[in-house]
Amino acid sequence: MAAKKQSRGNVGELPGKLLARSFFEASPEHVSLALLGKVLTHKTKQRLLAGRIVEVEAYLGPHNDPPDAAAHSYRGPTPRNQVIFGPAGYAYVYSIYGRYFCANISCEIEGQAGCVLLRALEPMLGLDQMARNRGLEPGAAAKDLTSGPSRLCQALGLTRELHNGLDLVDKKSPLQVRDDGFLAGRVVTTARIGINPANPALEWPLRFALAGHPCVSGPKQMRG
DNA sequence: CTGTGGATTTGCT
DNA sequence: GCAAATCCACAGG
Repeated sequence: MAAKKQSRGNVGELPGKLLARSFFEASPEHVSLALLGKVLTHKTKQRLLAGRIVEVEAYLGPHNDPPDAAAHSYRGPTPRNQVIFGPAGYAYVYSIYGRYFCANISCEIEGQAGCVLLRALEPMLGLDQMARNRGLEPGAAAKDLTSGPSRLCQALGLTRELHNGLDLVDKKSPLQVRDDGFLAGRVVTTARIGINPANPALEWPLRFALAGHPCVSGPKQMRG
């Protein structure tokens, strides 16, 4: 075993195993819970960036009763949100407030909308690059890198132009969701963050996070 | 064609 | 705690 060229920041091995599309062919709530503890990987030419999913939110399609007025799919398919209405396991990345991006994963089956918003990760691989992407010093705190839906996009370098519509369960995809065997512990369920106060879905319990995890965003966790 | 507001983050008070 | 930053999808005329 002649030492193979040893990885020098080599982009070789992705952690764990790729998820199957069937993993995402379920309700957004179900997929949200199942996603906690899974690993989001972004493989670029130079670097492998990875983080464990520690906080998500479910957004329901308009076929639900009552419909989810907080979801982008609420008013039916548009050029922007068409990915949500497509098959499961695809990335829906959109821009917000002109400066930021948010990343989602489509659920359910083709023709039926539903998605999961990724709200926070625990950085695992490529922390130095994440800090650079965020404009922070190397060694920045984990929670400053990927705690928040737009922060994690910035840390991983995700944009609408490059990543919207990518198939996350294709083994050739630069962006994947993988299972490294981590078992999620206690899960905290709360209302979703940033919902318009006038929205009837304001208090729906569709936000899920690993209890007590330091990288979870938003209000302090309730004692569960 | 134009007006409006958003699944946010940051910096200043 | 609050408001600025700053783009574009979408709805209405």
